[in-house]
Amino acid sequence: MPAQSTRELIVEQADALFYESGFEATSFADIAAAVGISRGNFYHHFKTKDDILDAVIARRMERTRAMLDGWQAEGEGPRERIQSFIHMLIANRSRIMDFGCPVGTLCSELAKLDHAAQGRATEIFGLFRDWLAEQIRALGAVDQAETLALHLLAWSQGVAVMATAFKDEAFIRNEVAGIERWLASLPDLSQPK
Amino acid sequence: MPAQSTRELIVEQADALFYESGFEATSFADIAAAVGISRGNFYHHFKTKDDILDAVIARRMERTRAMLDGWQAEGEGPRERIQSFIHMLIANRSRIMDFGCPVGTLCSELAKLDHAAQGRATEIFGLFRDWLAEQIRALGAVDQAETLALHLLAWSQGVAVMATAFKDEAFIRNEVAGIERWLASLPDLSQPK
DNA sequence: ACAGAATTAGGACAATCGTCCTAATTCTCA
DNA sequence: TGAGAATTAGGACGATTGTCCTAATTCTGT
Repeated sequence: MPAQSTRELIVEQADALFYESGFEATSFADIAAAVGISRGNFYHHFKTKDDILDAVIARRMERTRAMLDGWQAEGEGPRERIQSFIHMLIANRSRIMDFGCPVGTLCSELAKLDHAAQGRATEIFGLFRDWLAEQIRALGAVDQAETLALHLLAWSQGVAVMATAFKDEAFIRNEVAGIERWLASLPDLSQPK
Repeated sequence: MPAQSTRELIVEQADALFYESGFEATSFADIAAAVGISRGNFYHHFKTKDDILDAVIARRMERTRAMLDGWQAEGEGPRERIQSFIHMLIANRSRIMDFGCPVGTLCSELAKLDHAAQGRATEIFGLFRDWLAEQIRALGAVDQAETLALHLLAWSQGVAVMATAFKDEAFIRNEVAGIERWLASLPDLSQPK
């Protein structure tokens, strides 16, 4: 297999550090130490810190797309696919309690920094919104699809924020159960084959 | 009326800056410029930046307590009091779309910084949780009070995060309408006088 | 009015920030 | 194998960071 390029290593480590420490609090020196290269070497791969941020956001976009495509290809129905989305809260509960949601916390930080990449970060949310809306549309709720998708997204974000604040795993499980009941209560209006 | 002390001015401006730019991204110089004093003068009032953060959190605790007490004293029922809480999302929608929720974003940032004040910041959420639980208990839902309070808190946090990301006022109004329907659906099991 | 306390301004301090340059090394491929 | 490109390490750069000191000023109470 081909070895990971230095550039990919930088983006990978920066991604993790931006998530765990925040964009502003992560320095070039931190990333260099994580990758194991010298600080000066950075400039050859990325001109500015904002360039790294752009690459990190692009990476997250790609990986999010791949994840959503994966769920799409598993062959089950829209209800099961939405379940995959909800289950992220359980699967990633430990890191969520430590660092929150990677997307939500990045968007919030960039908003405060009034950063130019804010819109690009929000596009990751856009991927989830559109994918969820597609699943809900497949359930037959065509006109409400986007509204319900945003609602589900907001709910999961709220769970992430509160889980980070209170470090309460039982709360996460409680809310996930609530989301699942909500999902089950959505009527399937789609035409049977 | 007594003039505001320099110390109070510092805390007030730091509070606003921490909200609008984040704790990490706000420097002593920023606060000094906002207050209109010299940088060196800071040391007389606060030894470290963390001391300012502590004072800001204490200020937010006080003001939150005062706000909740105010709602409590307005003499209406628990349902109307919870309405006051929900209405914050509408009243502060402009600043929420710009900077998110002051409590949620601070807790998330401090979690990433692994900051010692994290627990103190979470206590502000605790004030809301306990107050909301008290209102829900007054509706007669005694055993579910804390769970429902956390759910409502999480819901509002989710709305704040998504509103900041998408800058969508219609979304806020939609979700607030949803929260109000949810509130209306809570049965009043309390004993009539 | 005056001594002592409180408050202030200005700047020094080492450390770190993001950025950028240069020279050495490694890689690529004709 | 050897020329040219790609990549690297190391450090310089000015600006800014949080922290801290000192000397001047303002305030306070008698």
